[in-house]
Amino acid sequence: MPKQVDPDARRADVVDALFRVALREGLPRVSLRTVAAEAELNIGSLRHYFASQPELMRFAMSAMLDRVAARLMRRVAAAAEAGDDPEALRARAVEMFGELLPLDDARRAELMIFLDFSAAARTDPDLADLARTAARGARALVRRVLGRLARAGAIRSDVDLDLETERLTALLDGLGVNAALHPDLVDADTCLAVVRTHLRHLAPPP
Amino acid sequence: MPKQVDPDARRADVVDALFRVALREGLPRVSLRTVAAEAELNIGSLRHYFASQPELMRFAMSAMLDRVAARLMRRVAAAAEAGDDPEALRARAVEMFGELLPLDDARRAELMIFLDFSAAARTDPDLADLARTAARGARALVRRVLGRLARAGAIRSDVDLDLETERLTALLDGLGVNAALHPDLVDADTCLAVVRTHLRHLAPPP
DNA sequence: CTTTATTTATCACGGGTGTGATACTTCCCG
DNA sequence: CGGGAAGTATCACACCCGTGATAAATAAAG
Repeated sequence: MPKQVDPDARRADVVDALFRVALREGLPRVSLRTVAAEAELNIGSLRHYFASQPELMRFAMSAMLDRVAARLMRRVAAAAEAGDDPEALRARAVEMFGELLPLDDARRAELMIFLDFSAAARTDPDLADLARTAARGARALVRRVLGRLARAGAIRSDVDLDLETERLTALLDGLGVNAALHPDLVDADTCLAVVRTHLRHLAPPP
Repeated sequence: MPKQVDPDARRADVVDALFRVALREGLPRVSLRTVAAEAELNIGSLRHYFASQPELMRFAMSAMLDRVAARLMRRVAAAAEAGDDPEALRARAVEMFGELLPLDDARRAELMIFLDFSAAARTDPDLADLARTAARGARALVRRVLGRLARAGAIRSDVDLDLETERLTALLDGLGVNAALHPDLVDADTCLAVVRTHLRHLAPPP
């Protein structure tokens, strides 16, 4: 009985259109009408896939976090095959954290949208739990990487890993925000240099 | 001929009302009407002090940055009287950076509003230069404090001060955003502990 | 008191928003 | 072929927005 349309693909298209509008004009300018126009869809069609505007917003934020998580999981899988050489492990860690930094236009766009949604989630109860889960997830990842580095002897043994998790998480968040919002002040190379320097400072003395 | 009203005080009241609305409901909910209602003013009165909505927004963001800058300048003046003892200097530095962290409700509110305006400035040309100036100012301050610490021998001599400026700036920004948005994950004591740990890691070996 | 400029207060307009309701079209299945 | 679900397309409504225009109230100055 149904028409031959893949609803999931449609929803993904709509979310992509929403991201383009949010990136270009900011999240406050995102509305059913602007997104429908960007997706070259009729508002009625859009509303057939998203019952309400809050539902669309939540779906979009969730989709964005899922994409980041998927990228990170791929890196985690790749890093699992790495050995225990401290130097190689540190390089893997830099690659991992690089997924959270605006090293190219795609990640820069993602970070800007993440920033907009984070700000919106502060006052939008529908998005609060997503922001909280994302924050906890970032900490868990950083903690996991630091733990692995510590076990391989790539980190001094006299540091508090919980505190270092907080410090590195803050560093990555701040670096991402700064480099995304002010690419003329912080470029991609500087981002990587900062992360490498941080990990080197955590290394045990020779 | 005029009525006895201090225009500057009125503008400050309006800006305070705007901050309250932005803090409670988010910057997108800020409008001439909501701010006027919060300030218990008529829209006509509000428009007598701010010709347009963009002008109000810019004035408010500028006022917020000025307040932070004034607080920091007070700390700078106080720190100028400090001696050259590395330990005391580090304590002064922590106090200084603490002004940028959500250590109490007032600073937490300020940080949330700063975050909202930063996000808005990304797509609002009227606010872009303010955000840029703020970012450069933060770097300049961090650089200045690090320079003073280095001259007093409170920092290892084998570090790149420019890179360390970027690293510490990112750390402070990220810590501020994280603690402001997720106070249940990062409390005030953790903030200070992170900053102290960072400065200690920069100290020269005994 | 009259003048005059500041301040306060309303109104109306065009435009954007989310949403409920309602048709119309398309196309698979029985 | 006909029934009916899935998808597309419009309308209308109430609400909020910024702003231009205009009027009324206030109080100091002449």
